[in-house]
Amino acid sequence: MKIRTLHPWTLTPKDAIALQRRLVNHVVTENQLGAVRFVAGADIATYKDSPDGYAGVVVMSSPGLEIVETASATVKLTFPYIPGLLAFRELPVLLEAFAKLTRTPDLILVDGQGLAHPRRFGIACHLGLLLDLPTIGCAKSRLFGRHEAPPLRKSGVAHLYDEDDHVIGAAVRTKDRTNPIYVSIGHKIDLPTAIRYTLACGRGYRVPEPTRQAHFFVGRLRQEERQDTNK
DNA sequence: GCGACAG
DNA sequence: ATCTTGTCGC
Repeated sequence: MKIRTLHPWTLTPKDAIALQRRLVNHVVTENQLGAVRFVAGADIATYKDSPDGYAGVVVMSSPGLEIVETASATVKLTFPYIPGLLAFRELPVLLEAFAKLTRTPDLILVDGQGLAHPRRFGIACHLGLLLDLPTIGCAKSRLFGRHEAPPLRKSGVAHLYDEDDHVIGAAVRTKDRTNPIYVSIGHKIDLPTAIRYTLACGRGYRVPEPTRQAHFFVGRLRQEERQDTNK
């Protein structure tokens, strides 16, 4: 699929924050999700003492959740991990992987926050904007916002609120007695729909299947690429 | 100044 | 995220 570069990636943290404040105004929070035939999951893997980043995208059928396509890319990561600026570290590689896809996903689950972000512009919003596709932020831990403990049962939900008591996402229990995952709007979707699809993409594990498969995929990729380095 | 802090 | 073995619980 074709990717459009709307801005440079070589920025200082200060400029990156300024860019987020500008781009956040373009995020669409109304639901524009149509029929979902293909759901994608994306993730990256790294080595502790290497600048290499291994990105992977896994496209699955919906609602069957069978893998129909994968794409990957390897690149030197330049931007460090800074809470709130994850997109500037991961998106450059992730976009290269997306560019190689044959199919255009109808929905993308991103490993990280969407609206539940200090500037309401997490990596899920950023990716959605650049690809102009519906995205959902599905993080394994909290970055921003407060919430009560969601009911312990599967599908238990507790809204996430910002300092002004505005709902910015939800802590969702995807499995009985396991820690919740943090779901928030990325782009072109609303929260109820985002929660519904996150649960629909579940296969009995805490992490939704597209993201889970993407995680396995980049793990294998990392292992294989390392062999090439040693040759 | 102190604590929090996606991956 | 990554580095790592065993281990407690459903």
